Amino acid sequence: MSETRETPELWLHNQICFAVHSTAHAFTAAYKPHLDPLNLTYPQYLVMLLLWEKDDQSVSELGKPLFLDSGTLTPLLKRLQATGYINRTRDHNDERVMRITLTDAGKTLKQKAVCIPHEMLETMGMSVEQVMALGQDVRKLGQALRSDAGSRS
Amino acid sequence: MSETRETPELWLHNQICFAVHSTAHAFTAAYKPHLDPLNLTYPQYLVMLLLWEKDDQSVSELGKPLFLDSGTLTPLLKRLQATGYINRTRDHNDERVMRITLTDAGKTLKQKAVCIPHEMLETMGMSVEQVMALGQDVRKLGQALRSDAGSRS
DNA sequence: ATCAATTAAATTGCACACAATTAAATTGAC
DNA sequence: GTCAATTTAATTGTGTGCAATTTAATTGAT
Repeated sequence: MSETRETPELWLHNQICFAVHSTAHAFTAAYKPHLDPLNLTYPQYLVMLLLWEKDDQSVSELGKPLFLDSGTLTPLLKRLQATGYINRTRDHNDERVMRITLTDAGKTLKQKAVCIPHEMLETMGMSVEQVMALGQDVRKLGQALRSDAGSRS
Repeated sequence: MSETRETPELWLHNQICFAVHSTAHAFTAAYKPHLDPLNLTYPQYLVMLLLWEKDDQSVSELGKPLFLDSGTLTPLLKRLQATGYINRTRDHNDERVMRITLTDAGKTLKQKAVCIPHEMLETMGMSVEQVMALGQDVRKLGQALRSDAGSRS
């Protein structure tokens, strides 16, 4: 009685959104065996990537490229601090901002992490060119979704 | 000192994984204005899609295509029940399985939901063909990630 | 028929993610 | 200089998502 044969646009597996959603989770699961030995979750790994690119950033500087706010980052950063990879200290010039810096352990960790992207590439079973092209398309889609949301104000 | 110029493979924005991850969140945010009026979250919407395709499914039947287990689904389904869209009743033949069925309100809701995919397509700013092609590539990537995880046992 | 696997959900504990509110510091208009 | 906006994090509350354990029901080997 509640058939969907007449509304194929509602089929779960037709929806690109679900493809992106479930592939994101598959990525997190695929990263897990690589990140567990480093005592990092995937979101924590993303923060570490940013700090390895540029040490000493504020919470909002880290949040901007990740599209995350302090509600998510504050507890995550406290866990990274507890693990011993980062320091959290107030900026002396502006006591509002929290400066995030790498500890020695956090800097050393980078050496163990450099091989992960290559290992993940093998897991994906794609060439570098294919990955770059697909990544570009997915990024463009993400930008379209975010810019449209902004146009609604 | 902690420069990453020599390790571009660690740049956040080179990583397809982050593109997929952040686009998934952008999707959830873009769906929100469409789903709020229906009193649904995005994961709840996915469950409703499955039930609109085929009413009367067990928790594990719903979980298989979504890659979710009872740990996630049980509380989610209880919320859908509290909202009044589904019934949760034990199977009479096998008291272990919980049968999920649509209420009248849940069936009626489908009419309000059919327009969402089309509205989202406009938000994405892509043709149907482009969306289908990209969806196919992303799905294939997700399958590769999951099958490799399975080969590790 | 009985009891050890097996199966299906539920539960518990931890870690995001986001909206909304709060708190503290800074800036700026006057 | 003072006080109202603004800015930066932190906090609170809700909702996933997943691993690991628990509970209850069923199956199967004997």
